[in-house]
Amino acid sequence: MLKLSIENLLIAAWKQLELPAVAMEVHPSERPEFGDFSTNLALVGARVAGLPPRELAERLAKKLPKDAFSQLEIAGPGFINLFLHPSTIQAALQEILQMGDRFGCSKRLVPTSMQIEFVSSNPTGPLTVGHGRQAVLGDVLASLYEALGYTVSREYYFNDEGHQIDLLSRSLWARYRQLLGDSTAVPEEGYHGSYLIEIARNLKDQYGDDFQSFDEETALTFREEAVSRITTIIKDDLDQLGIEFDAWFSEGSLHRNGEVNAALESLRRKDGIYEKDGAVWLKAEENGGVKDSVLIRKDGRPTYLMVDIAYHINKQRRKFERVIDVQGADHQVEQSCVKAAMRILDYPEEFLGYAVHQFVSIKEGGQIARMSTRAGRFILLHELVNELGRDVVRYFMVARKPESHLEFNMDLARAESLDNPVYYIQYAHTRIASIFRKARALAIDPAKVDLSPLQAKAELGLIKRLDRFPEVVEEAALGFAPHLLTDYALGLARAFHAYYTEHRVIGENESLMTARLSLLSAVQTVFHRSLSILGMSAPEAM
RNA sequence: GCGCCCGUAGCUCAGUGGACAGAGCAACGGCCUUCUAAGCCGUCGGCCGGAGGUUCGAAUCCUCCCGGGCGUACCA
Repeated sequence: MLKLSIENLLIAAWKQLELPAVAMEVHPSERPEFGDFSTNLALVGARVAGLPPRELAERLAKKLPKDAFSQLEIAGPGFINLFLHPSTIQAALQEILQMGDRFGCSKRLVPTSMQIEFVSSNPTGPLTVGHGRQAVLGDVLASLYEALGYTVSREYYFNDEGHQIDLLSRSLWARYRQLLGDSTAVPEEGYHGSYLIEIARNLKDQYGDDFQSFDEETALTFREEAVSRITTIIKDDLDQLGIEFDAWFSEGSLHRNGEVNAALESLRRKDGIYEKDGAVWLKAEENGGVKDSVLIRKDGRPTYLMVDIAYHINKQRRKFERVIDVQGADHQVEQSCVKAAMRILDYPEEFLGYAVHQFVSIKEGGQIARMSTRAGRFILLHELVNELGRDVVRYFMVARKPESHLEFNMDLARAESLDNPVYYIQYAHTRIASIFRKARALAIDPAKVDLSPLQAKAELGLIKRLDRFPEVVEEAALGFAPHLLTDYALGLARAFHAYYTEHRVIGENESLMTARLSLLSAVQTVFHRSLSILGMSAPEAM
């Protein structure tokens, strides 16, 4: 990577001045007259050097190897603008060509074994567009870390027992009785969505009028039917988005295996709990949490938080070195409490990270729709995907930074469906594929081509853009910010389309043509990698 | 009240300490005998919510205020 090697040159020069280290930045120049890269090293280092920035820049410049840059300028308040030799940039392309599909791996991270938990919606209804954001966000984060070389397990945590599931069972039974002509009402707090009617119809067809009262046996039968049918629906919803989990983890198993009690004992041994008002509380506040919270209710039942802590202990026992939970912004208190528990248990601070995202609202006919699974008011994820397609939905779900509220404008999504960034990016890939179809007979080996004919500004610019890809992947992963990748892909598409219009490939003299084919091969690789991480298709033709 | 997030072009949003603030869409004007026009080129459009402060330098950091969202459960 060009940036890395420039940083190293600057650090080496800085060391020769025998000054304490400072945090500097090297970034691609925003304007051509500022060269290829710029650094603020002389600006941030002026204080420790006790020199005016421009004078420090002069001294630094003398310490840099003479042949490293074609030109070096000190500009403005003390920026050092660096101009690269075309051969340096061409060498970066050579490196990309040699990496091929492995391009994007991190050079400075030490990849480990990681788990990403997301969606984790209880099996009480189909996924809504709100879950969709989390589903895509989690899946793309996982792919980003995989691209960096991590081993990632995608996990879905679900609860198939307890109060909400009882309500679900009772709601289903009410729908069943309604089909048989009764006026049994769905509980006020129950689940009102129409999907339960479908499931009830099946039960009616299978059992007729066998379940007349909601006794224990009925409750169990209806619960199992509801959970298994809805779990299938959820898996189908995810499948439609191209998301597959490595593990489905049952909350109930934590109770059955005694892990909840064991977790409580671990906290007790670390002096992390106390009793008050007949309940057991977590000492969250003194461990960085928002506020102390109940772990064991006065009736002896553990709270969701208690079980959640047990779950995280379980994750740690499974030897994941790093765990990321993708969650909505409404779990802030819960998150801080779990983190507090991790501190009490002396887990490393970086063990658990929360990727928090804000909510999705749907704007349709000028109206903003708020969603509630229980009330049966929501737009279903699969409706959205049916209408717009997997690629479009996935793109829009991660194209915003997670901490921004996502307004999904249905009217706009439909109207723009033929003119949106998704096709713009895919079309770039298609155009390259088309050139390669025409050039197939030439059968070049991109890794052995002489790249020196690549001298045009647009070509060197494209290479510099490609060269940034690993850095973008790394930033997007570490910052839980997949939108950096959609932004990058869009920018690369723009640069490519402009290049495509201005320059030709087929028909140029052989050395130029093969050099350009090599460049396009690298561009195609990066589009392919980007789209693959985003879980979008890279069409050969459109 | 308190905590977290958001407020940037007509709309949806990037940019979170650096040199004249960016993109997509919308609007307007050009470009198809040559590798796919789902494209390209150009124009229009902004006191970066407001007021103070820190800094050589602030959309970015700090304080206060205004507006919107989400929390603030012995719910999950």
